[in-house]
Amino acid sequence: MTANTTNNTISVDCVIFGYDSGTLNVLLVERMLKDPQNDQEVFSDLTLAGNHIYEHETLDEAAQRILFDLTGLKSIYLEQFKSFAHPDRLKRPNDQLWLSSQGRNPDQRIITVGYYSLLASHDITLEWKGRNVKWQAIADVTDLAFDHMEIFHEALKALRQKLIHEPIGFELLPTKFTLTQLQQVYETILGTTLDKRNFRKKVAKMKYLFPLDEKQKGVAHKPAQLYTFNRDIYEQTKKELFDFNI
Amino acid sequence: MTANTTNNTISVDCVIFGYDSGTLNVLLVERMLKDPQNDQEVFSDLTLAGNHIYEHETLDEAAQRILFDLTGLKSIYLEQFKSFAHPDRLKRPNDQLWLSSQGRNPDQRIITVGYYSLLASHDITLEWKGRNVKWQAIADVTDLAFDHMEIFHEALKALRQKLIHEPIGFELLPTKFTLTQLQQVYETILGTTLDKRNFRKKVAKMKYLFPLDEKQKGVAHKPAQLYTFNRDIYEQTKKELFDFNI
DNA sequence: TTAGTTAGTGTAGTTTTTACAATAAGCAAA
DNA sequence: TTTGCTTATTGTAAAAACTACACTAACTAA
Repeated sequence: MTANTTNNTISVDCVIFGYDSGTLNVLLVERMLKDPQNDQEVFSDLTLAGNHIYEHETLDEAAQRILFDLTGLKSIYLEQFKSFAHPDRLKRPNDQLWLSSQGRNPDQRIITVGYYSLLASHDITLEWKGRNVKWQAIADVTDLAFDHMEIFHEALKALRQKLIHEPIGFELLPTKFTLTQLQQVYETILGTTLDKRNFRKKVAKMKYLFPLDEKQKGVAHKPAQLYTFNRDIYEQTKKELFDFNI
Repeated sequence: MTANTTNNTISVDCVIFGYDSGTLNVLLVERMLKDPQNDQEVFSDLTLAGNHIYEHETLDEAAQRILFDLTGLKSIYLEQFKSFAHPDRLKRPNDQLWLSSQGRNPDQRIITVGYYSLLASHDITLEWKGRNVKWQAIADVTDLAFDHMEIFHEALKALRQKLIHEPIGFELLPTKFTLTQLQQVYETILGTTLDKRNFRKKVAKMKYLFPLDEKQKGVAHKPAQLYTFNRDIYEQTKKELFDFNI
C-alpha cells in the first residue's frame, strides 16, 4: 500500500450528467464556508465534483475514484474533454477564502482536467466528503464556484458533439430501455424534436441494439418493447464515414 | 512587463501537422544530450515542440507562443485535444538524464496539455531554442522521447475525427488551393481514395468555398481553378446534424 | 504539331431522408 | 364488460444524396 500523497497542482473535475424522465441533470456538491470563530455560515454555493490527484494516480484513475466515491459504481462512462488552467481561475474572493480555509495556498496555480460522465440519475450517495450532493437540471445551473461554470459549459458542448456522432445516449438510460426513452434522450440533450418513425428507421440500422424478450411493465397503455445496447458489437461494426456535416 | 516566471509542473506540447504534396508531416525537435565533461554525444532523439507555461499565461497562450516561436505566425489553427499526466511519463532513463541535465527535478510530476495545429508545410524556422527542427512524414515517426509517441497518436486520432466532421482540410493548404489539392488532403489524412466527381459534388454544397478569378499557373497541363475558404461564412452556416454514424 | 498530363463534367441506378396518420395494446374508470 | 385514455408501432411516396463510371478540355514541353 502506497500512502496517498496528494499532488497539489493537478486536479480533476467531473461533470456528472444524469438523465431522468425528460431532464438532463448534473451532480453538484455543496460548498459551505463557516467562520471557525462562531460557526456562522460565511457563504454557501455549489461546485462540480472534483479533487486533487494522488501522486501515484493517472488522471483517469483519479476521475474513476471520484466517480466511485459518489456512486459506488466502477465502470461508468467517462471521457476527458478539456483542461483548464487560467491564472485567475481560483481568484474570486469566495474561492480565495475557501482555499485558505482548506489549508491550501490560494496563490498556487492549479490545473484541472475536466471529465464528463454519464449515468442514469440514481445510485448516488447524497453525501461526499461530508458535503451535500444533489442533482440539478442543467437549465438551472448558474453561479458555480471557481471556474466551474466554464467547465460545465464546455462539458455540455463536448457531450452534444459526442452524442451527434457516436451512440452514447444509451449510457444515460438503464440497461433495458424503450425506443421512446432513447428518442427523448436525444431530444432533451440536443434540444430538438425528432420524428418518431424516422427515428426508429435510423435505430433499426444499428446492429448493436437488441430487442429483448421483454416488454415494459406497469404502464397504463400499450407496453413498449425493451431494447439493450451491446458495446462489443458496436466497437466491432462501427466505421468512420467521410462526412463533414455541411 | 511581468517577468516570465516558469511554472514547473505544467507544460504544453504541440503536435504541429504540415501537409506537403501528398504527405502529412509533423514538426519534430531534436534533443541531443552531451556529456559536459568531454562534449561527447550521449544520445540524440526527437521530441514534439513543447514547453513549460509561464505563470501569467493561459494554456492557449503558451501553445500560441510555441507556435509563434517556430513559425513567426500568429493565427494558426490550434486545438487542445488531451492532457497527459501518467506518473511514469518522464521515467525512462534517457528522459531522466535529460531532465537532470536541464536542471530540472526528474521526480517532479509534470502534466502536459496536448495541442495540435495545422499549417501548410513551410514558413518554419529550422531552429528553435538552439535545437534543430524538421518535418517528418507521419509514417516515419517512431521512438519519440518522453511519452510523445502517445501524444502524437492521440493527436492524429483527434485530427482524423475532426476532419471527418468539420471542414479543417483547408487549414493545411495555402489560402488559394485547387479542388484536387483539397481532395488529396482528405485522401492522405484519412487513408482512403475518393472519387473525383463525387468529391466535387460534395464540395459544391459547401457555401463557404469560393472559386477565385484565378487559375493555377506554371503547370504543364490544364490549369485548375483556385478556390478559397471563408471561415466567417462557415461559422454562420454550419449546422450540427443528428448523425451518429452507424 | 504532337504527346503527355491533369482538370473538369453528367447520368442512371440505388439508397437515404423526409413528411405525414391510422391502428394496436394495455390500463383505468364507469 | 365496455368505453375512454394513453402510448406503441408501422408504411409510403416524393425528394435528396450517394455511388459507380469515362470522356473531352486546356495547358506545357519536346
